[in-house]
Amino acid sequence: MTKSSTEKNGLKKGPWTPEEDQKLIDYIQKHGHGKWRTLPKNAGLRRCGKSCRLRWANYLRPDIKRGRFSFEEEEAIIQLHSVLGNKWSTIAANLPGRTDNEIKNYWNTHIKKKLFKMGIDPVTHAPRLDVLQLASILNTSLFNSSPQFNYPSGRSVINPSQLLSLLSTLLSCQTRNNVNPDNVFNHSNFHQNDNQLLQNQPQSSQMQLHDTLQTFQPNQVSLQENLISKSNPLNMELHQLMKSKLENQTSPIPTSFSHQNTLPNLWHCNNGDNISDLSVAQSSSAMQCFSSPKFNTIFNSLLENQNLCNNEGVPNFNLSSLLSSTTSSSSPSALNSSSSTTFVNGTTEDERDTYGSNMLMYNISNGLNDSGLL
DNA sequence: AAATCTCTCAACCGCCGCTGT
DNA sequence: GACAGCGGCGGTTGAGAGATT
Repeated sequence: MTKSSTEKNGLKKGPWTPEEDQKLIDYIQKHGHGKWRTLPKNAGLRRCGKSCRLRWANYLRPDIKRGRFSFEEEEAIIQLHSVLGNKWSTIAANLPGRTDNEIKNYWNTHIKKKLFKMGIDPVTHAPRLDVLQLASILNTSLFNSSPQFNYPSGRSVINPSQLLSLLSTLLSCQTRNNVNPDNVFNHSNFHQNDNQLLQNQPQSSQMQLHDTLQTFQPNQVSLQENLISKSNPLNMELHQLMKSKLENQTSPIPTSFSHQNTLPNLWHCNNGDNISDLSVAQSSSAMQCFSSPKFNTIFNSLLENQNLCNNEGVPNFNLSSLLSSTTSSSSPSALNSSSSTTFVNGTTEDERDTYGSNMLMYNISNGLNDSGLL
């Protein structure tokens, strides 16, 4: 590194040395940090005040917590970000020992990618447009022709968020899988082009969906178990249902649910304060829907649809055609592909990666409320 | 073992808002 | 009200560590 790149106006730039750190610590311990502008001169440092302030605030402060973010911290960051946006300093104020810079870095390098892969727009915390679109089409395709599942008003009893519950599982499984995340979400590309990526949903979303479906492996489903059971007993029932589908077992169709259980947030159709009768009815009906042969057909088609790109690697996945083909035929062999599924145990470290579906539930319901879909 | 690639995070930059004059 | 100085914030960069080929 040349002198000109490290020094400007006689002020040093770049990484701090241990000696500089010690000078700064000694000075602040003695005099406090009143005037950052005059501090470096008084402390014998050839740094600008700004640099000193940042070094102290982000690294030398005695109350800084080091090490990996905990599950609770991650959860808090996502929750706070969904409310506050990129107000890193405000978020940091709610996380003792963590700096805004640290949180910002962690968000950009970990959480943002994770949310995106799960089908959540990390900027708005709403479901990504492509996922909503799929849910909507699935919903229409599944239930518009089934009057018994419709309310008198004509509204389908299974709403997009319920279908998203299924999709979130698919997406979460995908993130746990052996797929190279960079296929979906190349780090450097995302880093530089994430805004563009998010703005160009129709193009990128097809790729996302393509990758998700192409790389999904049913034997990852049980990885959800810990999370789902922790999240909610009712979710566990749904999970078991999906699992048994994949094992080609006869799914026990629940006739009723223990309504004393808290319903998943995802299925809250109101503001979340009270669980309406409608919500309860929807939840039970949704379980019936997931057990329907029609659902089986579509679900397995999604899993089986492996050839979604043409020779040039351009996705040719077309939701409408997929659904029209799946709803018009109900091949019994659809289930066979997963009949030999073996389930693996949840892992240790990577369990962290599954928590997101909790967040998905929380945020999707909000997002759908916001978008007027619920 | 070396070269290359990927990822992380400390540090910088520029802008903004607040405060004092 | 206009201006200057300062601190704080969020976006971005790039060095270096680690992973992969």
